[in-house]
Amino acid sequence: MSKTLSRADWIQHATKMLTENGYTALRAQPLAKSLGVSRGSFYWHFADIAALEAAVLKSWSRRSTDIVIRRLGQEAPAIERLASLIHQAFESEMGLERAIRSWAIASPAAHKAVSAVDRRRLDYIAQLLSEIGVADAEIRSRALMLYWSSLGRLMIANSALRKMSDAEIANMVELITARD
Amino acid sequence: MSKTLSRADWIQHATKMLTENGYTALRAQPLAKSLGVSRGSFYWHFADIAALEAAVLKSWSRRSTDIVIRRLGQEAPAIERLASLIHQAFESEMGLERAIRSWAIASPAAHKAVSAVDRRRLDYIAQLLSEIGVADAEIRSRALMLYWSSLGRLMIANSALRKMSDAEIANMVELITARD
DNA sequence: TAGCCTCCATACATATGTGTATGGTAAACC
DNA sequence: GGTTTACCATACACATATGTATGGAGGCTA
Repeated sequence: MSKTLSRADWIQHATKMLTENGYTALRAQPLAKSLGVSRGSFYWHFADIAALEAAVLKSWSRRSTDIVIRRLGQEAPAIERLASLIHQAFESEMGLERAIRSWAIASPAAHKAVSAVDRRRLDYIAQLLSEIGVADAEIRSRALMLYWSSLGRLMIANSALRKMSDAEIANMVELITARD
Repeated sequence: MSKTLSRADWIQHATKMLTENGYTALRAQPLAKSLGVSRGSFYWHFADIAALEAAVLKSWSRRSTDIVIRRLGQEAPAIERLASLIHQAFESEMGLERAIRSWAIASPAAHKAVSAVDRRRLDYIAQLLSEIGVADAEIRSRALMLYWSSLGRLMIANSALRKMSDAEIANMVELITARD
């Protein structure tokens, strides 16, 4: 624990509060209070609240595309990478993504960031399906359905409707990756 | 145009503002201003803001389950009702639902309402699949996938990834309703 | 026409947020 | 050891929200 706060500390804490309490938590006064400092610290690290918001979005954008995709590796067969991706999407909770997507409804900046992430992820899924050998005419609709499903599961309110067994997930992978 | 505002007028306008600007628009001062009246009107119709929120949620809950389901009719074959439901879900914009689902991330009251709606809709989808003749063991996973997809499409930020052609929708109906 | 009821305006007390200006403290630097 | 630099507190001016208390205009009612 360092004695003073860094800009990264502020971003990390803001992200945590965003995850737990939604985007209305991204305000200088409450954040400073929960960090045990005054707003003087906030306004030293950030010009205004929009700057903090931009920093949080930038941080999330990086972690939710490049790094996730890189973690899958390039060596594994495409079908294994897709299965891993589906597993990752359908098993994790992803509270931060939920909060940011909720935020994107009301904030143009958040909407823009999420939109770019959507684009990048879908392109990657389509690329995997192509490598697997799914017919070109079917790639888009299957990629959309897979990605929509993962988002819908993420955003569903009733948590009982969020659970899917391993067998059901396997079934879904089968369906999405079927060739003829 | 009546001279004075009714409680229903307030609920309707609050719903419109919620749709257009997200749940942070549900506040007495901005709503009164956009209605051209003072907050005195608001506090005559509602005890507090929580009362307005509850009224908006109740109004949405009714319109988004009972009425939608009733509109599909009971006479049509189940497979036609499902196709109609899918079409409805995948073609409409549903800005209000998007805003309310965003709201549910931060508000326990909204979360509860949305959760109940989720439950009711999924039960209805499962019932339709059962009537169609889908095997019991497959009903839950297919109903989940269909409902997740509709939600994901609803909540996706990139509008280019929200479009699906009639042929693709037909393909999806086929997939979901396949027997064996 | 007198009175009541509905709907709304105004004013008050209070809370909580923003951004800026200014000063203080502790560590790093030279 | 004095000066700079990084980080933070405090105070100010302002904006915007809530909820309540009170009064007023206009239509219904008796």
